Amino acid sequence: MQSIAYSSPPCRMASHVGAQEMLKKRITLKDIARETGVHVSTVSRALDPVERKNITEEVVKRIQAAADALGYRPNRIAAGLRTNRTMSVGVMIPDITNLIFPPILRGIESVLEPLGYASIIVNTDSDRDREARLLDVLRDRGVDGIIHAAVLRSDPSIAKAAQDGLPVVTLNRKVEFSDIPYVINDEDAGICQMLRHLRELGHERIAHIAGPQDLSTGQLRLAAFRKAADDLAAAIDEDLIVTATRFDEQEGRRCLTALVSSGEVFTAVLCANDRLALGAIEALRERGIDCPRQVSVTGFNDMPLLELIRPKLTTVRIQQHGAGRAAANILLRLMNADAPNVDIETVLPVELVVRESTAPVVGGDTRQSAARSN
Amino acid sequence: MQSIAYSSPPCRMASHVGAQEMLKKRITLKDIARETGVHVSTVSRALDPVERKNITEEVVKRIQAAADALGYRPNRIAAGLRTNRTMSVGVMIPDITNLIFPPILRGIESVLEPLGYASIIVNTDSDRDREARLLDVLRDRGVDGIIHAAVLRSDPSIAKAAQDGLPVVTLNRKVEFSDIPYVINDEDAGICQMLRHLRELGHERIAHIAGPQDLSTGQLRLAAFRKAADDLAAAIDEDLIVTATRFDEQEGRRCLTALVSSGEVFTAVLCANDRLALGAIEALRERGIDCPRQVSVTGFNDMPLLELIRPKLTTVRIQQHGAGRAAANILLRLMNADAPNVDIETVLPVELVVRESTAPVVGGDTRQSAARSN
DNA sequence: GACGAATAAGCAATCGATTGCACAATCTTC
DNA sequence: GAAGATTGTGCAATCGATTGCTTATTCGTC
Repeated sequence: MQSIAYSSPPCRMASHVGAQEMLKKRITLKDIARETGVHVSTVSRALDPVERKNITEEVVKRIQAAADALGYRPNRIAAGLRTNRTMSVGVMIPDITNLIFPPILRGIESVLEPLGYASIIVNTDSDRDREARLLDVLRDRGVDGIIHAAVLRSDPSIAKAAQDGLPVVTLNRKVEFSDIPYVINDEDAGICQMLRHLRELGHERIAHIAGPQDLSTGQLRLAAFRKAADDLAAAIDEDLIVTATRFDEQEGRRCLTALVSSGEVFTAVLCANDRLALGAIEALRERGIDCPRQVSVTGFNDMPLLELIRPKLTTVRIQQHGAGRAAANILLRLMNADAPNVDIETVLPVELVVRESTAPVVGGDTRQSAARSN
Repeated sequence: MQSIAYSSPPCRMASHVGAQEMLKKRITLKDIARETGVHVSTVSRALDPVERKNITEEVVKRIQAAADALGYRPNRIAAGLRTNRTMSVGVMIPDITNLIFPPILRGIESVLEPLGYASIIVNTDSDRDREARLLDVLRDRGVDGIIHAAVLRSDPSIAKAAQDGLPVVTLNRKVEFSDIPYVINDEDAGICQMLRHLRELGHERIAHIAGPQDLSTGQLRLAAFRKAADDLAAAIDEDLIVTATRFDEQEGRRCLTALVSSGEVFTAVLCANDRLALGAIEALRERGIDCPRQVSVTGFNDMPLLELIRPKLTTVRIQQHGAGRAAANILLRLMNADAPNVDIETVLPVELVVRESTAPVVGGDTRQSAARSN
């Protein structure tokens, strides 16, 4: 079924011959040693900024010159075998097509890449078996550490890896009952600020579309919602809490629909992330309910491109790039083991972003609610 | 300025001690050999599906059992050093946060990962120096091949790599005057279908916001626009062609603004990609010009999430996942050198997606055009 | 039952860089 | 000017797996 058009004339064929024989042989330390008449160990030392100081400056210069002339490039594979450090890290995420991950990856890269680390990125698709398999793949490749942005609350495979001494940091989520350092956002503060915002707009009956409870974000945000309601002395109607099974638009629609058909009255929906919120807004629209005029909806994450979608979503901005950077920095400390101890917990501050999807309750009259207008 | 809250009690510190000493020593072939009383070379062969047939079945079974029992995992670094194949490929893209790349990466992964390849992804930021540097990084790491989705039309560094025998495929773009196989979309057909669509809606004066001319997509699409206009016997007003310097919303706005202030009359804008189109629509809106009622705007690529943005953009859908797959398959052929020759060119079919950003010309009266209404 | 072929397993070199240790040359210091 | 300290370089083992070659064993055949 895959229709591929080949429109090249026959004369334009790739002339790549069997790669291996064609591959120009690499310049090695041995070549430089031969060229300069010293031993390869001397060459190795001369080229190592740390060891260099033990070598006569003149020799270093000669070796450096020869290396440049020959176009020497160190073979990291060989070095890695000897030193057991590959200068690469594994990054596990659920799915790169999820908008919040690319900025995180750039954040990670921004600290690791300048130091010479390469990242091997894998998508777990939130599948336990796949995750375990990919973790093995990463370990086989000898990564020096792992940043894991896809852990489940209980995650034996990564816990075991950490136990074995592999440096691991988790991002956005955390593994319960473990020593694994993690970087998360201040879910409590975000949810609390958002709830306060809605209350200030006059909303009394606020629904919550919670995220999956097997992910720490989903669980933390629900707990935060309960706690915030308590702090703000707002009553919580348990019937106004619906739990999604995934963090996506489709589940947002489903949950909103469930809320509406429950017959409960509500004037605002606080969603556990942006995608749930977008789905909820769509579902509202399909029912002829206007957001924000009739029902306010809020998200969480402030994912990219939100500005382009109407109504512009009121949400909680988390530090995406910053989270990546923070996780990378912690991983560095773990890998270099220079700092004997690393804080288990890093909580990044969040920020309320008020846009167009929230509005004051109309006349404070909750009878204009979603459930009624349906 | 980076405010990080550390809220962990002092007792909860990571107990990761210096990673290296703690790291459980790996099980190696030698361990299995000792355990089973055979030579390591025999173990190696027994574990290699190809060589296995040269070993007594009983011995294979014993070795296999010991390997499983000890939890043996092959060290790819060591193997890579010997075989000069790392089972990893480099993937170069301009920027992972650009929405069209994640699906491409998943496409690549979908064919490479099951075969045991890992991908090292790097972002060039379309910077020549950075690109050259990252290319070296990839080569240092001994990648078996490279998929390059960020080449410039003239790109000496990657050309040299290919010359040296490194398998390379370019994606979305192509390097001119080279033997490097490439996978592109059928830009010609896409632009032509889109232009026909606009003409069928009655549009006569159609502007084009062209992409950067140093990228093959920008250049090909502009050429395709000219050619399509010719084929459709549509007049082209060169003043209605504006060239963007980057493929982003900001440039889309700038170009649209330039068009409007040129005083030229137009009823439709065919943009070289979605992001330019989104920017153009925004700029129109700011001027109080309605899309599609007053001016139709079209995109190219059909990037993810377009469905969520109003008006829903009429665009040309390119195969993102499919392009990744195609490039990966070509790279495989190159790397294995089993097929002596590989087609230089692969053109993937595209598809017109008509949504809401295009509409018939109102009464065919071009005086309702953008320039006038401003 | 003997000889050549086929099969199974071991031996050892190799990939390229790193690094502890040995040795040689130079420099202190009294 | 000799003993000891210091410094610069070479030697060789090492990381773990792969693989060409050799050796040992079994088999088949006449």
